[in-house]
Amino acid sequence: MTIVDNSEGSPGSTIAERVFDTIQDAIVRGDLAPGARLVEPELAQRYGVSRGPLREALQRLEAQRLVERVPHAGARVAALTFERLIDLAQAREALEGIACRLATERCSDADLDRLESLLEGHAKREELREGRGYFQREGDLDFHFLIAQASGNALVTQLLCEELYHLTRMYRYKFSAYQGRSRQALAEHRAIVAAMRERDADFAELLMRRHVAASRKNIEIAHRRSLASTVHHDKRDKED
Amino acid sequence: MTIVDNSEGSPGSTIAERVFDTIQDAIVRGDLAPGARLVEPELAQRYGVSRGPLREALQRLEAQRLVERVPHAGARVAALTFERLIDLAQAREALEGIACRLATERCSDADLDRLESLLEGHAKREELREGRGYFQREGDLDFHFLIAQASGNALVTQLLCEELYHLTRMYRYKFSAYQGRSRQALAEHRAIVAAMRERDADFAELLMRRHVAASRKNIEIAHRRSLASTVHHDKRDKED
DNA sequence: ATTGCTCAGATTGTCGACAATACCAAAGCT
DNA sequence: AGCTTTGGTATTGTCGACAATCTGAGCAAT
Repeated sequence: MTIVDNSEGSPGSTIAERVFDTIQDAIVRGDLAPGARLVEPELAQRYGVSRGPLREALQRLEAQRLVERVPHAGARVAALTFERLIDLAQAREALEGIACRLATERCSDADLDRLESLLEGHAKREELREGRGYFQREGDLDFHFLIAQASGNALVTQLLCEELYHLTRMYRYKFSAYQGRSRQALAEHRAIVAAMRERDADFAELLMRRHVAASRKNIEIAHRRSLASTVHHDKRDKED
Repeated sequence: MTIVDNSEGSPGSTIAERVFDTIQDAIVRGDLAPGARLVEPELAQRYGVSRGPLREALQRLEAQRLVERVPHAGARVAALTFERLIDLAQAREALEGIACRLATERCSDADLDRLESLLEGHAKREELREGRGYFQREGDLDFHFLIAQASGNALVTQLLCEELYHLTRMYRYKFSAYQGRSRQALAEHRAIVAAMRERDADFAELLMRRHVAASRKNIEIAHRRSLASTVHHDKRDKED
């Protein structure tokens, strides 16, 4: 009986907000599996709330693309597909590119210091973990979304940090196998900050786009390999 | 007593969808003024629905950024500010740029034919109206969002066509004074399609970005001019 | 005169019950 | 046997009432 408790972690002033945070976390962590059916009375009981706030939470999750709803048919946790992952990467490429450009033009020197110290921390932990990359697990996202916030563009920030952030995290959890370029990524991050230091907005945007694109291509290659190994792979569209 | 009628215009199967469409239109057209308070019982009565579906509609409008809600304080029609308009233009620059790139790589020749015939129509109407630009009023958006749909990227399409589209329309209605480059815009549209014809994705993206950026700069210049004329302009933050 | 408090009114958030719809299984027909 | 139909059941959509919260006017105290 996992009652949604207010004891820290969900500072929302309304029940709908708290259950939204709770379910969001459950989805991202895989506690609620992709494709799983979300039955309102069941969830309402599980989290100890009424159907009203629960529906509001589901609707917000739909806006975040973590949940898919069809009228009169119900809601499911968003399915994770390769195509969608690529779509997400392409959208991020564009948005993070412009964010990086704007941040380069507008952010303070203090912001740049913060970015560099963040990368220092990453580098240290990277040395410890040796090779087997730790840091793209979560820390990597800190870098990207710090830049988004430095862009000074509230819309771009919201799109990246509120709408696409958790979706990205969700894919990270599931497709973690795809990732083995932590050292490379760190180098790219450093190059980006260097360009920002020089206030070269064009170059900073270019580097950020190439960085995100490289990550995407890495995924594409890994996916092609996995396709080649399982020549005929049965589709399992049903959930159970 | 403007009951939300189902007689065409709102094919949604649920009341929440219909009242969502209705209010969305009212906001975009300026029928509900920017900044106006949205009181739930009042709106519910006006549109002849209960507060339940109405709240759902408001929540969706919030996701579209047409409405701002704060807990326990209520909802208002989003305020139109110059800063937000610039933010929107920058986000569109990035997203439409990538959409144009992807469309160039992936769309069929038939899609290109469709784009060209759309521009033909624009050109004809442009000749008729002579100078005083008609077509950026609504037709211009058709071009942009046709390209978004041709991108083959569902996420980018959704971001542009569902989340930012109506916001863009809303600003068009209000800030229409800013626009006087219809002929120029048509020429830029043609150049974009030409680049797509040649399947030059890099160039197509570049042209699209410059096109959106030019529109943004046009707005910025007009805004600066209007600032200069009214040297001291009292802020009116209150609604009444 | 201004500041802070109290209390009423209005508005939003939440709940439980009812209505409408869709899904599924069993029966009937070709 | 396979397909269509039909009913029951489960689930979603909608409603009206109640509770929690905020806002503003009026009054009191400094």
